[in-house]
Amino acid sequence: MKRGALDTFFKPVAPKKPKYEASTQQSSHASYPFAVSYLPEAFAEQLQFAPAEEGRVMNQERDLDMVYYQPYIPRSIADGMFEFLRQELFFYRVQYTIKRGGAPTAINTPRFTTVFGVDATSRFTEDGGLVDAKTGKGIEKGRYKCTPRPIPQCLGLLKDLTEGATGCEFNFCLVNYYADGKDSISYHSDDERFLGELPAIASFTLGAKRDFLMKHKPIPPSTTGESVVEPKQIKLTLGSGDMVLMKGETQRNWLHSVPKRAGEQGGRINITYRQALVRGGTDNYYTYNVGTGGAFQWNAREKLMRAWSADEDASEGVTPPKQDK
DNA sequence: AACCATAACGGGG
DNA sequence: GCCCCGTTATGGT
Repeated sequence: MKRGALDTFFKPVAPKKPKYEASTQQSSHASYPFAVSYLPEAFAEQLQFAPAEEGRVMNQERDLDMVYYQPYIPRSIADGMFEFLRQELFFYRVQYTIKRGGAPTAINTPRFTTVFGVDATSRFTEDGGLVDAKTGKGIEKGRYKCTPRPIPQCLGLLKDLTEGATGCEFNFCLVNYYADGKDSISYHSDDERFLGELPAIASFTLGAKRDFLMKHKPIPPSTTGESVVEPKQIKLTLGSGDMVLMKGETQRNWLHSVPKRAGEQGGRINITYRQALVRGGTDNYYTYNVGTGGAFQWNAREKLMRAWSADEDASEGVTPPKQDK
């Protein structure tokens, strides 16, 4: 056998080049299960070129008012940002019960979620405290049933840039992780009262492409007896770095979904920025995007989301102390 | 907003 | 052009 072959066999595999250069700074808060790294500087630099493409106005159908950026985040960094966020954020698999045909039914939300932000009646101070938006004084305990979480630097940077480019204002960031084609979200509108009448929502895709379906809500029969033309269903295949800005009448009149898909699909992260106007929005979002269960974190070795435990986190990369007899 | 049963679709042979 | 069957769409709960 050749000498080189043995060397190849025994030499430990070269450590994989990291997909991103981790920052030394972190966003911390008492409400976080663990600190979240700042966005790597290389990504932050490239984000200054966003939007990478001019937005395409989509208003060809009735009540449709959106802009499609293909992409918004430069393709050169979109997959890297996907890897970064999947690794550095904590996620939840929310469970709750609904009444189905009178009987309580368990719902396991078919995706991982996490949420940051607080509605417009409050704001975070520099040190992470919550104060009333008007008076600047500490909020009464009891204003929220949940514990609102400030938006970490890595997601706040993209929020600020998007606000600047679109002229919209956001105070919430929802993140969804679709692990594979079985993870999905069924048809719904983001038309909750606490978002106001004509909400603007910026929705980013990172990682695997997924179909994004839109259909008009049922149109009530016209009182004059004229026939109405149903708007066409729309299918967008959202790729890594793409962004759709939904605004105006869109949420009031259209439903959207990311349906289950057969076959092998990689993971996809969806980030949405939106503005909640009143307190009810804050508790609602934390109920359905954080829930009451524990956090999950991406395990790169096993390639899956794993239940996070404070103990294991503390001993990460550290040899456990020997026990004396 | 999800599950599930069932219908409709559509590419391969 | 038709059948097969996996995938996708739809409607009731």
